[in-house]
Parts: sequence; structure tokens; C-alpha cells
Amino acid sequence: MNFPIKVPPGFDFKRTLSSHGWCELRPFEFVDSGTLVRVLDAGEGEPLTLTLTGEGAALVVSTKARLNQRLRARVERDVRHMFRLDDDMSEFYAAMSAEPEFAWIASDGAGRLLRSPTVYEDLVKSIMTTNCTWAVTKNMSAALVGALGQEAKDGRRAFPTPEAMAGQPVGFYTEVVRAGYRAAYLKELADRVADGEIEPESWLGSELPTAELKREMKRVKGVGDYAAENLLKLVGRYDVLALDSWVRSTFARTRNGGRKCDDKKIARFYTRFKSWRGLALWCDMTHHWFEEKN
DNA sequence: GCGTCCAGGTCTACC
DNA sequence: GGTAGACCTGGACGC
Repeated sequence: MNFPIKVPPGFDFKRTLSSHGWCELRPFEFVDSGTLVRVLDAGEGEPLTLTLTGEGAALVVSTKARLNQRLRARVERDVRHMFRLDDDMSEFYAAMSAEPEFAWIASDGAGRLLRSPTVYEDLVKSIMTTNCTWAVTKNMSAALVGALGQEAKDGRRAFPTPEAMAGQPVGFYTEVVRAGYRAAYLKELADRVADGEIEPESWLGSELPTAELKREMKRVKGVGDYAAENLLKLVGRYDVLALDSWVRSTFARTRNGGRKCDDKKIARFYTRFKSWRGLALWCDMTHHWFEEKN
């Protein structure tokens, strides 16, 4: 069955899909710039394989499964979450429009960062991005999903639950996922979430100030400044920069004449965007990325 | 082939 | 609070 999901004015499917690398990590499957496949654990029965495409002012969901009303509502909720369809970008776009160099962000409908259906999945993936190449992150993600994800009808797999992950020994994460020293972090995280000691989903609507929420995130082993700030952006906090080696080198190349600079200089450059500085930075650093990906 | 470097960092010990 | 060194992996690169 196919059904459309209404999107906000100015929403750009392709921009959101290619907003960062998440679309390349299983169980996301980047088919082409206008098509994303995603296996979704909808909470009842076997997972659903969804094909998501952007068509005009709508985002269209296609699936071979027959969805009852409850399932369809669940799918729509998760898709709206992943594509940030309910995020109010008006204040951000107004701020960007005021700066000629950044005005393209508003006119192109950039700034909605693709995320996973759950904060837990984003948290696991953030840990898997640290201190390794993107190719290694993709391998880890694929191995984890391939080994532990619940299988959909077409053989694709969903992202594993914390319980499924907690049921595996540390050796699974070293030998199967090839996570290296991160293995113990992933195991501990899964245990703590499965036990209810940590509730990553609560970070979404948290009223804690950003600095305090960041401290809470960093209590997860394997989550440092970069991973926490990356997660903060994914839960809608943009007053952090999430500087990593790629951003540092891209800033040096595009904004500093090819010369390395310290983090303070990068921070100063985006200070004017206040609570939106992290999102302004990311859009700025990926300005030409979209064209390169297509 | 083989060795080295390093990447979308973090942790711990030490000062 | 700041810093040095260790930590897994695997692709890229030079030889």
C-alpha cells in the first residue's frame, strides 16, 4: 500500500535525506537521492520494510504490508520523527535569511537532520562513529543489524532492541560487530537501557538546560564531547557545535584559507547565530555536499 | 605484499 | 582543568 504524509511548506525530501551520513547506516538504505528504504520495528508483529520517496509537497510511504489504522499511525509517527516534519524551522530560517551567505539554507529547505526512529539507535550509532573512518562505521552498523535485527518479510532487518543487544556478550561486539574497544561501551549501554537505568528517549522532551543534558549523555561510556553534541543536535538542541576532525578540516578549507585553526575560532565564527549556531555550522560545512551526492 | 598512518574520539591516569 | 598515552579497526598510501 502507498500513502502520502503531508509535509511542511518548504520541506525538501532530498535535502533531508542527504543532510548527513545517517541514510547510509543500516537499517537505512540509500537507494538514490529521492528514495530511502527503511526497516521499521513498528512494535507489533514482524518489522515493516518501507520505501520513502518525496513527491511534490508530500512524502510517500510504500510498503508491501497491509497496515491497519494503528500500524499506519505508528508508521506515520516514526516517519514524521525521522524527517523532522514537525520541527518549526521558521526562527532558524529567519536568522539564516538575514545573512546573505546563509540565505540559501532557508530557500533550499535545508537544516532538517535525518534521525533514527529512536534516540537509542542514534546513541548506538554515535558511539560507532567515534575514532574510525566512515567505512568502519558502516561495517559496524551493518554487522549489528544483520546479526541481531528482527527480520522483515523481505529478509531485511530492523535495528535491534536494547534487550536483544543486552542479551549478547561483549565478545559478540568485538568478534561480530568488529567494534574493537567500543565493544564494552555498546554492551554496557544496552544493559543499562534494557534495565531502565538510562532512558535515552526521555532526552527528546527534556527540559534540562543543554549543558546539563550533555552531562547526562556523557555519563554513557563511549560518549564524549563530540558524540554528545551530535546527539544533542538530533534531539533538537542546536546551541552546540559537535566539532570533529571532518568539521575542523572542512572549516579550515572553506573558511580559513586552508589553514588549521583552533576550536575557539570556529566557535567565534558561528556565535552570531546564538541558539542555532550548531545547525548553521552544519549547513555551512555541507553546503556543496548535496550537489556532490547527486 | 608489507608497514604506517589516521579517521566524523574517548577514557584514564597524572599533574 | 588540562594533557599524554592507550585503545580497535580497516582503508589509503608509499615503498
